[in-house]
Amino acid sequence: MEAPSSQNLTALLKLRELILSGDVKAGERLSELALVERLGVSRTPIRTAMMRLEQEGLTHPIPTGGFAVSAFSEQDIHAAIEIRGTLEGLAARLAGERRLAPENLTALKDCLAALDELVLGRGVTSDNFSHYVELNERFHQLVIDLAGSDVLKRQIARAVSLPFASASAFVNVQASLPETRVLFTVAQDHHRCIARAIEDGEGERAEFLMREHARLARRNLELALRNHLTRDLVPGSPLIRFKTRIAV
Amino acid sequence: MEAPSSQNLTALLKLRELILSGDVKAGERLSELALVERLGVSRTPIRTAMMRLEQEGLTHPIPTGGFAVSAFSEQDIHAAIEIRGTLEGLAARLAGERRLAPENLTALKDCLAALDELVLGRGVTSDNFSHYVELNERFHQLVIDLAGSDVLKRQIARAVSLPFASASAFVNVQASLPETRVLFTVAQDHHRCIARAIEDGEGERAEFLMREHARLARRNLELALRNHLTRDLVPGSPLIRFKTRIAV
DNA sequence: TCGCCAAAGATTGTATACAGCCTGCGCGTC
DNA sequence: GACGCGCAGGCTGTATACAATCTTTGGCGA
Repeated sequence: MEAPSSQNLTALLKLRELILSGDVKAGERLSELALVERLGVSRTPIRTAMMRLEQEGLTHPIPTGGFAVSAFSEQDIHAAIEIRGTLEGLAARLAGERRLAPENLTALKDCLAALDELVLGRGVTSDNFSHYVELNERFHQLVIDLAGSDVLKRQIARAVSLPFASASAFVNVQASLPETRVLFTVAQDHHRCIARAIEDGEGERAEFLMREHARLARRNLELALRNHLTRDLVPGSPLIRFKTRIAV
Repeated sequence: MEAPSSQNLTALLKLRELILSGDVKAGERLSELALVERLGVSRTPIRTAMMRLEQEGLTHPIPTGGFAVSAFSEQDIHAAIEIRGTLEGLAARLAGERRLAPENLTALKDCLAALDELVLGRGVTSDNFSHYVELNERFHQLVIDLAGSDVLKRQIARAVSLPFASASAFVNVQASLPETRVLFTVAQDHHRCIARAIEDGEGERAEFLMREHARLARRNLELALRNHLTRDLVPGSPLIRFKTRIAV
């Protein structure tokens, strides 16, 4: 890890990594003094990082003061995916309703073409995997940008800050399981139709497609959790409490 | 203002008030040292408050360090309203899809009945105005709770933290302008149909209605901004930059 | 033996000191 | 007269000291 420019950033990155890796367990209280030793920065940046992570949803304040690591159920992840689909769907609709000039769509079309070349060519392999993730993220970001609203952009940024909510959260699962590899083709067709709908001013169609597109993540999630070997591929899996306990 | 329990809360409430009242102008940099005198607390709680308000969207970090007060366009407010409608629509749909037991709906029905009595009776006047706001907020909150997802609840809480995004943001406008007073009746019919749709498991209908319900706020907003006398009724109006400058 | 109370330890909330950086003003030189 | 450099002032980032509160443990009494 390269040394970040500020102590604030150091604390944020290290603490987030500590939580996502499961080094501190879900539900555990975060002691400021203990973290001073582990992170190598003073309490002030640590407090800042805790508040930032509260914003991301990874931590939550506890009544007696301080913060604890949050835990998530499978239902929580479903909700997070549905929220992303809904908000990105709104972005797609707004983009479609703006009747954008052709020159505003070139970046989206270029991105689409690059994805086409990758998916329809050799398919997604371990070689070009990270490239696919990059292009996929860019496509989603371009749609959000085309909506032309910073308020919406911020809201979506918050929604996808949960590790299992981002557009590429389950792409690794998708690439690992044979039964889901076909979803790359389906997802790419979604991309194609969404771009076309935005171009043609079909806002509602773009919205519907983007929602359905997000639900691919849900299918990946369910398959991944059903198989104990692929559970660990789910981002932030240490934060997920599986239903092993007896119902109360 | 009663003395809050902690300095953190004092700073948050006072700073928010300072911004919403327009005491510090939109775009202005927030100097920590200057606020120490004005708020009567030390820099630490002030920094905390600035970060909290960044989360709410009222402030934003600036490249050279520190925070500045954010400004909003009319389009930003449109987006904020649309986001609320979309997310509350999602909540209404999820509530409808859960096939809730009758006893889970009694609170919603009670709230609906109370609203009916108020709106269909004497109508909303300056006497019962705050009571209407309270009931309206409660209705929306109950729908959100019925969705049964804390993740969604948090997301909506963030979306409505902007002063002009909450469900009751434009109720005062609605009560002031004669041409919009009829909207109380329309809004209440929305409430009625949404509750019915949730009860009957018509998730999609509930979602559509909730979206349309939020768009009443947009109509109120446009009327309020068109009339210089009612502009000040818009919550957070000091943060709104009107299009008086020449287009760049 | 169990329960309650008290004291000590630890932990967070708050204030403030210190250092590094950016900004702006003034002076000098071209 | 204008442009550039340097110094000073103030600002935020960071660390840490102090105080108040909560928790826990140990001892005493019923």
